[in-house]
Amino acid sequence: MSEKIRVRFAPSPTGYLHVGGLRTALYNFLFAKQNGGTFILRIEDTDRTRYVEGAIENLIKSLKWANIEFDESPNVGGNYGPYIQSERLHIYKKYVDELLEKKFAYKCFCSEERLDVMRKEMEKLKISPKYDRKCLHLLEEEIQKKLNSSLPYVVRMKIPENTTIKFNDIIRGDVEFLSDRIDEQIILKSDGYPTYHLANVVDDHLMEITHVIRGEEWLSSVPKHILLYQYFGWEIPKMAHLPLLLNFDRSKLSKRQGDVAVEDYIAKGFLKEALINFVAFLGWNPGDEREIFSLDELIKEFSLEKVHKAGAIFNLEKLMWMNKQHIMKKSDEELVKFVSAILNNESFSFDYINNVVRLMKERVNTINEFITFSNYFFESPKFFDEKSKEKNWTSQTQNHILFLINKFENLNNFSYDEIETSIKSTSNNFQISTGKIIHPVRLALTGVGMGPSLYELIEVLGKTEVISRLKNALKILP
RNA sequence: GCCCCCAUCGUCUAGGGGUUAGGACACGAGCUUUUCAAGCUUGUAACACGAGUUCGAAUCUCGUUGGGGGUACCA
Repeated sequence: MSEKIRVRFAPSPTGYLHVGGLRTALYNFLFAKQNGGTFILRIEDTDRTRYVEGAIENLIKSLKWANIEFDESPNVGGNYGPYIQSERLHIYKKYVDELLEKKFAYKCFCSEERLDVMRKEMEKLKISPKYDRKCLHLLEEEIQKKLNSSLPYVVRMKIPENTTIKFNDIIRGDVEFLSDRIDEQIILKSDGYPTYHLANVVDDHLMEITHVIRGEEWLSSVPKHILLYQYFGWEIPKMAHLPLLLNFDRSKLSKRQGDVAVEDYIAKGFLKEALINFVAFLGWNPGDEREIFSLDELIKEFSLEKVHKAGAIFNLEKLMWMNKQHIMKKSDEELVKFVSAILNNESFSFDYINNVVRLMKERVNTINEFITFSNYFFESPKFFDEKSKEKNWTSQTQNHILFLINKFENLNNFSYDEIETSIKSTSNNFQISTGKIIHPVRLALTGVGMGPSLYELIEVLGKTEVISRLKNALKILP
């Protein structure tokens, strides 16, 4: 392969980055980086009715969060710009004229009302709705007359009759369509904007895109694109159509059934390493049994040929597990930064948060859980878990804890060994198992029945706080 | 409706003519343990169906069924 690989991620700016979009971008990125190619961002904003303010910035921000950066984009520029389609209107105009000239396209003056009626009738007759070519047969003077009275028009591409259009998809192999089923699609709208089909073909050619890697929802429009390439006499890029990401009910992944925006997962405390790793494995795997991959490892091992054909359900539980794996791999220092950022409370020192991280690292699934799961590190318990209370808090507990408080108060050095000794001597004193002390003390200190090693927990909370919490619990618990 | 794509445990998947059909998540059991995790051991669980090709089919072919996508002056 001597040619320089150029791929693009071409989202439309509809508000946020969808996790499916993240995967498409990722696969493009991995493929480019692996082959020393160029990765391009192109914004497909030819539908003015769907434009959302700030969407482009948002998109780039989410991608940047994931360490997916572009070699060419509206932001960084490049030699093939502009990278926003609404700024390329003059270019599309030129190519539409060329098609018109070559009679590969024609003007259509039909109203939307007429098209609606036509489609409904075709549906009734159970044939696939297709433009009926009314305007193809317009005479030159009729066209002029309509133009003169400034009737709005669109431009449609011509589709040859009875032709088989074949292509080879890297993931799906040979695919073929019969031209008779293909609609003479609009390529230039009456507002002067191109439709996707024209714009993506023109841009992919002009930007010298070598591989088009995108979602499977585009597969059925490929024949139109192929025809356009042929009309222009351009080389057709290689194509790879990715399997879709699915909801639990196997429909296309959508907002309704959970979070789909990358920013939702960021907000929930997922690590970029985990989201990337997870999303990469939805439809691809290295062929052996390794599962935890960094971005660099993915770049090394990814291959389009190994991409699975069937759609994949976005399984949150596995993402959770994967997130935990990546959390456990991270250094405490790095995790402290994340936790500090969301805790946003300067009364807790770096060292203190570091202790929380050290104790909770193996017990949380997300960054947010460092705070929600172990909020007792940051505030004294307001509620006491009923189950644990029933199970562990007996009529004798008050005495035990009173005894322990006294032990603690006499401690000069409030560290692990001394704490352990205090608790053990308490249980010895009352001739009971250590667990009979540990569990109620945990409940009194944290309000819950689970968590890290109690001795370490006590050490981290500190003498003053521990004694105050124990005393407070004695007031509340019977 | 029509066109296209797809089909291995509940989920993500490996396996592409001869395998005890492998792994991971989830779930169950056990070990460890002050709880929860983590870790280790282990269990339950799948080739959608029907024909054909073949000595032999999860694997190749066809059909059926099921699912998904497309069918716009949306991308």
